[in-house]
Amino acid sequence: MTSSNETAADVRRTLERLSDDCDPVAELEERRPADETVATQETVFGALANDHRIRALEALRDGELCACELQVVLDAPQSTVATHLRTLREAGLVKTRKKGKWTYYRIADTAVFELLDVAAAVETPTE
Amino acid sequence: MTSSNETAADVRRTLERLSDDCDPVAELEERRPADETVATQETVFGALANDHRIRALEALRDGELCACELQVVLDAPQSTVATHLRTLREAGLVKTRKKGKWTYYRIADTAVFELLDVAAAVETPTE
DNA sequence: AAGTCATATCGTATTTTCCCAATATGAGTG
DNA sequence: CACTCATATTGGGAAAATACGATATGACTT
Repeated sequence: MTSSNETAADVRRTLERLSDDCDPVAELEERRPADETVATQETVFGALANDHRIRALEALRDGELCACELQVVLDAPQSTVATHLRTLREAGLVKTRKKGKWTYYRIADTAVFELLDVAAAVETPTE
Repeated sequence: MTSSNETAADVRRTLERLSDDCDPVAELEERRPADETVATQETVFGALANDHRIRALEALRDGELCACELQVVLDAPQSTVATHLRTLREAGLVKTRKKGKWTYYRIADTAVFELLDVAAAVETPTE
């Protein structure tokens, strides 16, 4: 039997036993971000982590479009597109404006462009 | 029977019928990004769209850590942590260095910090 | 008020991701 | 070379995300 799947708490105890001088675990704990911040980041990245939603945002670079137009861009059924747009809105990435029967979508924050551009420039390993 | 779930191709035909002057659908098609770019973005955002992986990256802000230390930070079983770290590496967000039995992880590109910071600043709707 | 149109939501089947015990690998050590 | 230690991979069940037809909503039109 190995100890390969010990919990983090076990590892922590081991590290504490082995440390001679100051406590290295305390340092690691300092590196932990606030839960609320992580939740926001997770929501935002989750909303961005989809083919259709990325394409929708890219289409909105030049200005607002109604759901009907986005349906053409994404080339997907109406209910599918509507669901994706809701995800984007709930993440705070797009805002909507209603005019009669139409709902116009626009980018909520230029931060979205920054996120899209920076991600596009990341060098993903070729494998 | 309504036409509510018509395909994008149907919508396109409707739009084409209704357009008097120049073709608006052609404009929409111009807004489409390259498949390869979208794939990269999707991979990067997918890797970022997880609680544990965000925390791992935040912990690496101050410098490299070995997998064992990241296990303490994430407070999760060894195999779980190893899997998350692989996801980050395959997305090009972290790089590794081996020294004896240890594997040290570090941020691959400062773009990662930019992504984390910009995402953290997005105003997610309170609901 | 009946009909049509644009959009939103619901229900559910399918797909993907996540978790983690078990196991494998591979480097150091006695 | 047997053993330990750090890490990686695998397998498969649980949980979450996605797709999309059916249906609901709400605005305009006649």
